[in-house]
Amino acid sequence: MPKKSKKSQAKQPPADNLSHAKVAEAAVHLLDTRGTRGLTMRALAEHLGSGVMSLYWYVDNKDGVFDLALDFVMQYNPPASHDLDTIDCRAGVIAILQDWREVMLKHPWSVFLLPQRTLGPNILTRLEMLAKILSRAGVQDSALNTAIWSLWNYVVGATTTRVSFLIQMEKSPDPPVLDDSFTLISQSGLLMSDDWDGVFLGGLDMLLDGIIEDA
Amino acid sequence: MPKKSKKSQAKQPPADNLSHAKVAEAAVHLLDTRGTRGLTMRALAEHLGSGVMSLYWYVDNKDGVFDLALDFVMQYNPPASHDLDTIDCRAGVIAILQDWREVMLKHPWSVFLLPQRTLGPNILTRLEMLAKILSRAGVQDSALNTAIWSLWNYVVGATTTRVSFLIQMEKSPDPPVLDDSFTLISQSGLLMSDDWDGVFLGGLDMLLDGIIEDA
DNA sequence: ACCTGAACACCGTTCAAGT
DNA sequence: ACCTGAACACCGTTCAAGT
Repeated sequence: MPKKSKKSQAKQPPADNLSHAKVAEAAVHLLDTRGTRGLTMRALAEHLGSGVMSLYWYVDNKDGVFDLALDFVMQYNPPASHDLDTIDCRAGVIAILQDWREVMLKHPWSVFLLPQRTLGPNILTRLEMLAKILSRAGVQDSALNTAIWSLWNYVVGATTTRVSFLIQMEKSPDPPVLDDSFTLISQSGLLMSDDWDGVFLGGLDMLLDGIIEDA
Repeated sequence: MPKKSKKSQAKQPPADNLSHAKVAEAAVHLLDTRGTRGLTMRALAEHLGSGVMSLYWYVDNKDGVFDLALDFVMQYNPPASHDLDTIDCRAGVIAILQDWREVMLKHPWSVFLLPQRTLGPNILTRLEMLAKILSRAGVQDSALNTAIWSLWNYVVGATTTRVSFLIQMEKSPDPPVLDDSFTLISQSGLLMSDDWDGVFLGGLDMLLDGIIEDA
């Protein structure tokens, strides 16, 4: 029989109560497994075993769900501050950006969402960390913002490109056939590039040269 | 009376016949004026004075509309090839990237779409152009792909950030209030940055140093 | 070859209510 | 304070037809 087997003892509070954290986690799960289009309020509610409209207690609208998911995934544990003094600036920056990039590659939807949503606390923490390392390394206050934005742009750009190639390859394994007019880039195999990690680190080195040299 | 005033002379082919170009143009118009969410198949059909399903003759599905719109906006007229010989490599690259960036800033939706769709012919033309200039300036074949992707990543990243700040400012004019824990970035006014063009050109210079120096 | 309306299986969200 | 179902005004797309 479908009824509860337990003897009724008044309203047992449902163990599956909602919370911001639960909504966030469920949203991430759906995004990871079914992509951006797979995240619907109805699917989310079903996954949580709740009514659809219950979600709206924790969130203003669907964009709120995206914000929760994004911040959930961007969780960041800054290194203890006494480590900060001993660490090399260059290595520190690279570590932050690599960790950031890895998070986004693990949750490909996040890189498309990141620039479309407001900056959550976890992202701000990462930026603050960058500021701390750079200024300790002697980057002037006047150059700090430019430096941080350059690094931000770099990670976002590089990871976006990377993810979009992953998606493209998933859809059709071989690169598109190129017209005769594209002799150079078809010769060089631009669209068949595969050393993405190398390109990432190489470009980052160039950028850091420019940033730190001025300090 | 609502009837045609002209005397019926058999089927006058409707002047508003559809075509790929017309669909593309209408889609761009809707995207520009109503944003990504404002582009629906129904709105598009209404704007064109056709039935909704007529669109599907020119396009497989809605993604096809996005592809048309993106390529339409990315139209590119490469400089005549005799100009190519006289032009400075650095100036040439900057000109291409600046034009590209301006196009995207004029159609903010395009920068979010770009990494999500397949590369249309107009974008490929821009990449081929970059390849031509760089290799003429002596960038080795082995370094060419890395150089092009670095530049690509840079424009995409920088423009994405720029556009997302424009949108944010449109929604609420003042930057978000920062917690006490974000002392450095609130001191430096990171989120109130306003010299975007300067940051763009500055970072590009650093990048080009790295690319051309090795040549 | 090109265009169409009706119908289907979805969406996000408002509302008025329940506990 | 927290949760809910019914209903509304939309979506993209399939299908079976029309010219």
